Amino acid sequence: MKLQARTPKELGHAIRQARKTQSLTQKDLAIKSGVWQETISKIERGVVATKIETVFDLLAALDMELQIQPRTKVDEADLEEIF
Amino acid sequence: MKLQARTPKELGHAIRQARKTQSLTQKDLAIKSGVWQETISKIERGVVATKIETVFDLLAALDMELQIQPRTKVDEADLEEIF
DNA sequence: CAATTTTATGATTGAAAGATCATATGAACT
DNA sequence: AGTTCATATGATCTTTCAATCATAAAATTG
Repeated sequence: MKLQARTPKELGHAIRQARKTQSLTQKDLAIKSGVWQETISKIERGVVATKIETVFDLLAALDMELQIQPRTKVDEADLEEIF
Repeated sequence: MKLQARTPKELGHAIRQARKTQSLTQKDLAIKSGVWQETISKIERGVVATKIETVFDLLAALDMELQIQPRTKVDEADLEEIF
């Protein structure tokens, strides 16, 4: 599973998707990552521009990592809001 | 160019590398991204855990983007500090 | 090596994130 | 429908980041 992110909102969606793929609740992830469930809720919805450390905490708990790469062409379908 | 990052320090290195590849000074990047040169300096050295928005601003100015993916196996060489 | 450019550091200030708790809304199941 | 589990919201407080300016140190170049 590979997910692009260019905005806090997209990042939130990606994190949520990764979490769901692993059948974890926000509470589960909160315990694994040390990040509060309330905070996870906000991050997943993109209502806060979180600190990168928090992102790393979440990704580590999800066994994921960040990769930085050249911008890829944007697919038409991706321009529409997913949620 | 694809660069992994699991910590603020690694992320900083990745950003610095991307910047240098494009022959930009911190000042150049500051102007393009709207992020202060002093802040870029700190981020590249990993001395601050920046906000994700700032990272997105920098990456956008560098025409790069984030990808979230499953953790890859760690290469021995990558365990040593680069700087 | 002197001058210029680039990067780092240090201090202050205002804004914002995360912890924390309490509660509300929503979903899923019996 | 009522209960339980999951997610969202709202408020307060502490901590921390980015802007800002000034300057120092390091690197580059003439």
